[in-house]
Amino acid sequence: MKPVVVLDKIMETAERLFYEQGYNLTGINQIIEEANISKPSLYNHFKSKNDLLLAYLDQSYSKWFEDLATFTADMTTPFDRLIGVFDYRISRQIRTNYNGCAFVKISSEVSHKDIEVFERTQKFKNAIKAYVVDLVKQLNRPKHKLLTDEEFAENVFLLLEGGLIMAKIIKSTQPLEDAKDIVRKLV
Amino acid sequence: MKPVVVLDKIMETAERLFYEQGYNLTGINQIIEEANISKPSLYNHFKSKNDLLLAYLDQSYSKWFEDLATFTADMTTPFDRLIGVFDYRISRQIRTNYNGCAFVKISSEVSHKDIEVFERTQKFKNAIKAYVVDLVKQLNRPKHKLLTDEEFAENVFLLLEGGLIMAKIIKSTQPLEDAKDIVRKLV
DNA sequence: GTCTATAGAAGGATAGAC
DNA sequence: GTCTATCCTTCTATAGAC
Repeated sequence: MKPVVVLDKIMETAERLFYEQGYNLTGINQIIEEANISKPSLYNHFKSKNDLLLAYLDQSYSKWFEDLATFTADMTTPFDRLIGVFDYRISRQIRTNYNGCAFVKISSEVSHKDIEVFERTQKFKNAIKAYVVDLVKQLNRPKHKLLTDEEFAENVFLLLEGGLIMAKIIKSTQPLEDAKDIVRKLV
Repeated sequence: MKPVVVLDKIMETAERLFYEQGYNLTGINQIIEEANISKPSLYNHFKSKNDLLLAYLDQSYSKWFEDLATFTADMTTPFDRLIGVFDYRISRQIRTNYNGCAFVKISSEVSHKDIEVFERTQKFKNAIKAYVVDLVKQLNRPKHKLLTDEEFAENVFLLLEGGLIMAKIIKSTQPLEDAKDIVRKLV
């Protein structure tokens, strides 16, 4: 069981440091020190620092949707679940002291030619958008609205992304709260 | 005149490399090499790499609004100028191969405790939002609309930010084009 | 104010013992 | 599979000559 524990310690520490400090500002030396393991132990599980980064992103993807499911478990109507995504992000930003989206952060840290990172970021954002599109369909909005379902869903999604970025920048939930109010009025 | 030329070479090279490669992935050595100057020359103008970063951000702020003014010089109505901001961002993203916002990039690269960087990012985003708010006021929108002027302006601004982030991630102008269509329908 | 040369620290990654 | 010890590169920054 010890190898599993070592791997868990690596992943826990890498997740925390990569997200809080950033990928490039986190050295291998700090990871092994805070995880209380040796350097060759890390390279036994991951062939490079970049390999560890990809594992971190894959884990972040899974945990994000798992935590969303837990957060919105009590919400029954499509509308409540749509607003729930905003509240989910608000709760996360408060907890992480407005550190923003892990995938956006990494995408700003690596070369734009790093295809593996961008594919994972695209997959993550596409999944969030698909989640929003699906909820909007279930809303059964009247046909006479200014925006079609597709346009409304796109607006909601971009409010989620723009609101998150601005929450990080001004260190406040206000942009996400404003976004939520706009969604309530436009639905 | 030679000192000025040296300073210009530093700023040009730093701007290009910081934006294209990222701040942390750009070393002092690469900057002086591509600027064709020596290391002490750089440290004569800037006391540290972080000092150069702040000068880069201040220059980016000025140039962004100067270029916006040029880009929208022919646009007369408030509505055209509002849509013009989207087209301005679209043109910039095409030109930079979808590298996103320079301030958002840097904010993801430095510690969240780097107050000087975050203050400049806040100032930049606040100025864009103020620009949008001002244009929306000039629109003279009917009072019976779903969204107040304040809410509509916030929606437009968050569409600009969300659209830009997504344009960078999926390497396409589509999110910004979609955002523009939504603005046209909601105005 | 610009240069050559170098200091001193930290980066990622590996050899070889156990 | 984990460890100690070490390799080589790159990093930011500076000393001292001109």
